[in-house]
Amino acid sequence: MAEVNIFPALIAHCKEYGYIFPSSEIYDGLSAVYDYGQNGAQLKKNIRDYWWKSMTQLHENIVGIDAAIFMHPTTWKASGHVDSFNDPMIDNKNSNKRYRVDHLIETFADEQRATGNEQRANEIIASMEGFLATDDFDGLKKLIEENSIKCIISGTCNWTDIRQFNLMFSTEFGSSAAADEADNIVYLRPETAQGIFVNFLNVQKTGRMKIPFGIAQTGKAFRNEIVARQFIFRMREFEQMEMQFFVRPGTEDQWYEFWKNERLKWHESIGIPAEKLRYHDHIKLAHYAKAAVDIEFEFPFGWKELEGIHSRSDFDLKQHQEFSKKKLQYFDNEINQNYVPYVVETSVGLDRLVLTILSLAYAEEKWNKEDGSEDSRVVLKIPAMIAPYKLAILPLVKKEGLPEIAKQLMNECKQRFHIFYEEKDSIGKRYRRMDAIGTPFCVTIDHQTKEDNTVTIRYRDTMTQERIGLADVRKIVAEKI
RNA sequence: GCGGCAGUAGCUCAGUUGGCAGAGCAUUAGCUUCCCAAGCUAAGGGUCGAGGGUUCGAAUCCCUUUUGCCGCUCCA
Repeated sequence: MAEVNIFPALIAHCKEYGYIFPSSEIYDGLSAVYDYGQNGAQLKKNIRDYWWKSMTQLHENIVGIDAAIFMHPTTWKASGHVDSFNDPMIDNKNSNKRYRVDHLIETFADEQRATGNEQRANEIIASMEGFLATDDFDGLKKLIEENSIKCIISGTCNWTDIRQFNLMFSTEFGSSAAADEADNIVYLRPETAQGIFVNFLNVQKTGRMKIPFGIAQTGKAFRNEIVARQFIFRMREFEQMEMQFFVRPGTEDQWYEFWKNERLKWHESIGIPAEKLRYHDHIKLAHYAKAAVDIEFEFPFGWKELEGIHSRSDFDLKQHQEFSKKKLQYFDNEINQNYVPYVVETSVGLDRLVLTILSLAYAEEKWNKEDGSEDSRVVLKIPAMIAPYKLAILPLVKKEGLPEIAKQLMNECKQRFHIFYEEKDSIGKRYRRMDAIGTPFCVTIDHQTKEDNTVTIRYRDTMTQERIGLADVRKIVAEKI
């Protein structure tokens, strides 16, 4: 791998050309939060639209919804998010190993038992449970220190303070004074999936949906990551594009395989080369999963998850059924049975997809000009289908009637696609600017246009140009996107 | 979270022993006319990441903090 890592250059390029900025940068930014600029927002929207269309418009048994970010707090008890991720943790400063506090103390108590100190072990466990019940972290730490509980790896008692890592952001709901009461706490959703599960019945009934069917959704989710890094790869606020596919129990494996294939093909259809994609099966499964696979992409910093496909069984609907006391079932006429459907989930990170497209598109090119001198450019070879601007219209000079023709062409085309108009600076300089933001086509109006109504179209990826009719511009560009 | 490195104009950077904050490119306005950037003229742009300290005086020395990158660690 002698390849130079282009990642830092890509990050700088994204900022310089209006793709991605650090959030609230004038105040020094906010860790792992980013804003999309004028070009990034358009690229992201184009990818989202393409996904939405592929999922809903092209599948008659999949519909799309848009659930709220706020959800009833019980949602997260049912989903397992509240209980599973509230454990107090402690780090050993020498080994940097992190432990769940209760596991650490229990292990120590077991050792005591093994050496005959039954009574001491019981005392320790009793005090631990007391502290845990009251969230007394100081007491827990004191307990660890008093018993000289050591890290297995480093063998030291050099511990950090005890911290609770809750991956969910919480906030107060409503404006009442009793903001600290547990009843008023709501979470920003850590995943969009639950918004689909809680609407399962609403959609199935109002849409008269027949199994198998899917519900798709795009939207923001929030996770208070302990370490969030690698540019927009892992952010605290991010956007998911998810589809939950509800199937008859017993058919989940075949649908899991179906969506596994389908989603890989989709990534290839958006312009990701097959050799940059691979499956990665989960060995350690999440609490809800029956089977899980990641579609990974080879980012500049290595193979990382782009999309997850999970066979979630009936876990989620059953949980919500239990907590809500509402039947979340489906009557299947074909087999005359009532059941809780099984779920196959496809969940892709939109921001990761943006990063994927940008890291594939970014290229620094060098070549020799005819006179032998060196020339270079930085280009974003974003697939035309999702590029922020499709076409630049450039009058060769800004007088002699050329801008007028150019503006007329722009008016003809702007209903159809996003156009960049520019009359300043030399034509070469304008081509370079369009390369840098990834505009796939440039049309130049010159003096010949006035004589024979033809223009030059210049292609971003090859830098070649050809002469086409002024009247054909709209049709030709539309065909290529 | 731990460790290493870094932050000066939009970008790339210079800034001597602690002594008036600079250059090139970019931007804006004009000129030039040129189908693959870097011709001419002028202008705008800075709390030197932030806060505190030492000092007659701090971009420069000290402390704290924040943000980013890299390596560990974590990631239902």
